[in-house]
This record gives sequence, structure tokens and C-alpha cells, in this order.
Amino acid sequence: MTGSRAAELNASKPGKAGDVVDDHEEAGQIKMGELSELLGYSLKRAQLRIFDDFIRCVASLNLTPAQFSVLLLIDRNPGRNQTEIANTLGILRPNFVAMLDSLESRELCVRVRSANDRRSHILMLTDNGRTILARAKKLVATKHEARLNEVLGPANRAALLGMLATLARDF
Amino acid sequence: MTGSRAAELNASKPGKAGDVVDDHEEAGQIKMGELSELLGYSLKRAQLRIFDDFIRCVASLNLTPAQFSVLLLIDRNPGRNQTEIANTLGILRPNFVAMLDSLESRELCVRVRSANDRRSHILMLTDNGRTILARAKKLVATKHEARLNEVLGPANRAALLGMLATLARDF
DNA sequence: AATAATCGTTATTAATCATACCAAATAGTC
DNA sequence: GACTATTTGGTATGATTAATAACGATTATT
Repeated sequence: MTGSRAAELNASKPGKAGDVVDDHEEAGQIKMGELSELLGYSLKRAQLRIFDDFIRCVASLNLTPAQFSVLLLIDRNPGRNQTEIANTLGILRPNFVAMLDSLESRELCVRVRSANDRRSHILMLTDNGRTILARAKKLVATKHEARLNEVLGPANRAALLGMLATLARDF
Repeated sequence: MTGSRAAELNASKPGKAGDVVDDHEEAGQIKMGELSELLGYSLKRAQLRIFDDFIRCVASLNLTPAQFSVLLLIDRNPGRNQTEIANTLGILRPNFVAMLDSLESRELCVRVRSANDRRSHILMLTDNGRTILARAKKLVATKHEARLNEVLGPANRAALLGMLATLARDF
């Protein structure tokens, strides 16, 4: 059902190329233009690379960055409930349910009804969860962050981290 | 298109949860733990903020960061086809179709059959597209990037950009 | 001429992200 | 104590983004 649009919508002016297109044969590299100056663009590309590397480094444990951050936060903040953990990570409560279902089904954490407020579920890691988290931390430190240190150097890595924190906070 | 999420304040308990339940009463901020040292985490949070701000700054033109980057690239690289542009931006060709449909329906760009290779569609901006792009660039420069310069300072901003480019390249 | 590769495209699935709403429990108010 | 409002976890649902397989048309390779 295609086959009809391209011809009509005529831009009044091609700007550079002739009338009806004639891409010269040579293929030089595409110019990024102002794109390389766009912080958001570089930020996103870098973030995707880093996440890919993270997943690769921790692949043996089958943990996503998000799952890792949840386990970390639960471990560091015993006695907190779902909304507290979810909010801290910027995860919406409805979306946090499936995430916890998954972690709980893998026996990495548990929900326990709070005695004080029987609406809320206190989160805590299982022994298994603590073990997996410890392994994950080790993999992240020795493989993932180590590689970052190689590429950036410790000083730059620290500076980068500081600036990102500034952005996430003051922006 | 509302754009508010962001975490709220949290309150609950400090201590250490024993075996089963019983969160004491009082609050205390949630501890981020090793999370604040995780480059990937900070990177993602910062990226989300920056994108939100970008969208806000250019809201009057109704352009997403992705659309802006496409327009920019087409403008800077006349005579290129869809796959070239898409690949450069890390967009998969199938997903690029809808994106171009949208931009073309808004008369910001056009697909033209190449004379050399009748399979491919050469992309180019319309006059309208060039106008919108120019306006977008101005908004981005005077509002978005200007704000970044305020928060980070020009030197830091440049350093940050450099490191992100390094990551996207050498990582 | 036959086969393989490329380009734009459709269709489809998965993963992320967001909103509205509900029952149960709690907090506040009168 | 009764009434209302709010909070918590949850369901259902929709929008957006991302990924894969396959197809017709065209070009490249042999």
C-alpha cells in the first residue's frame, strides 16, 4: 500500500544537490556536524555502551543494571518498603511489581509484611541474594569499572562521576 | 505528554531489620551505597535529565532528541540514503521507517529515489525542515546548552564532552 | 542467466515507561 | 466511633522504543 507518496511533496528547493538527486559515487564518512557538540547525544551513546559492557561483565549472573541496583539498594537499606526503594531508583511503583516478582522468584529477595503498617512490604535479600550480589559486585569492580579506569584513567573517571552527579542533582 | 516523575522524599527506618518484620518508626534518607560509584547509573540518570530538559527547551517545535539528530544529520549530509543516516545514529532500518514517515508527513524532509541506485531513498530537508532545524538549533543553544554551561561551567562541559566521546569510541 | 547481496519496508515481539484505577490498610477529622 | 482522605501494593492498559525475520524490488557477482 505504499508506492504513492514520494513524488509529490515537493520541497521548493534542494539546497545543494541538483534537481532530482544525483548522489555522487564517492562515499566519504558521514559528518556528525553539531551532533558531536550535543551533550545529550554523547551522553546517550556513552550510556548505551556502558550498559552493554555492564551486562556483558555480569552475564554469568544474569543481572541487568536495574536489577543490580535494586539488590544493592535493598541490601544497603534493610527494612524499607517497595515504594521507598522504587522511588529512590526512579522506578514507578506499578513497574516495580514485575521486577520484584522476578527477583523474588529467583529467590534473591523477599517481601515481608510490615508489622507496623500492614499495607507495606518490607524488602530484604535472601542469603542467596546476598551471595549473588557479592559476586556481582566483584565482577563489576574487577571487570566493568576496571575497564573504565583503563580507558579514562582514575582521575578522569572520578571527575566524570562528579560531573554526572552534579547534572543529576542540580539540573 | 506530561513529563514528571522524579523521586519523592522517603522516610522510614534506620536500624537493621532482624529476621522478620518490625520496621521501627523513624526516617533517614535512603543510602545509595555503591550506587553512587557506579558510572553507568550516574550516566543514565544524568542522561534522562538532559533529555527531559532538551525536550522542554524545544517543546515549541515538537521535536524529540532523536528527531533533531536526524534532521541535523540529513542537513549536514545531503545525498545520503536511509540506511546511511540510520546506521550513523544507531537506529535500525526497520525502526527508521516510521520515524521518517513522521518527519515527512510534517514536511520537514523528503525521500527521493536515487538516480544511481533506484533501491535507495535519498534524504533531504525541505525548506520548512531547514527553517525548523534552524529554530531548534537556536533554542538548543540559547536554552539547553546554555543551561548546561551554567551548571557545569564551560571548561567542565568541554571536559565532560570529551570523556563521553572517548567512552563512545574506545569502549 | 543464476545467485547473492542490498535497500526500504512490513509484521511482529520484547522491553521500557507511563496512567488510571482498585482493595486493603492507615491516618485524620469531626 | 464514624467519615473521609491518603497511602501501599497491585492490575490492567497504552505508548514508546528496540530488535528480528522476512519480502519485493533492485543491483552486484559469478
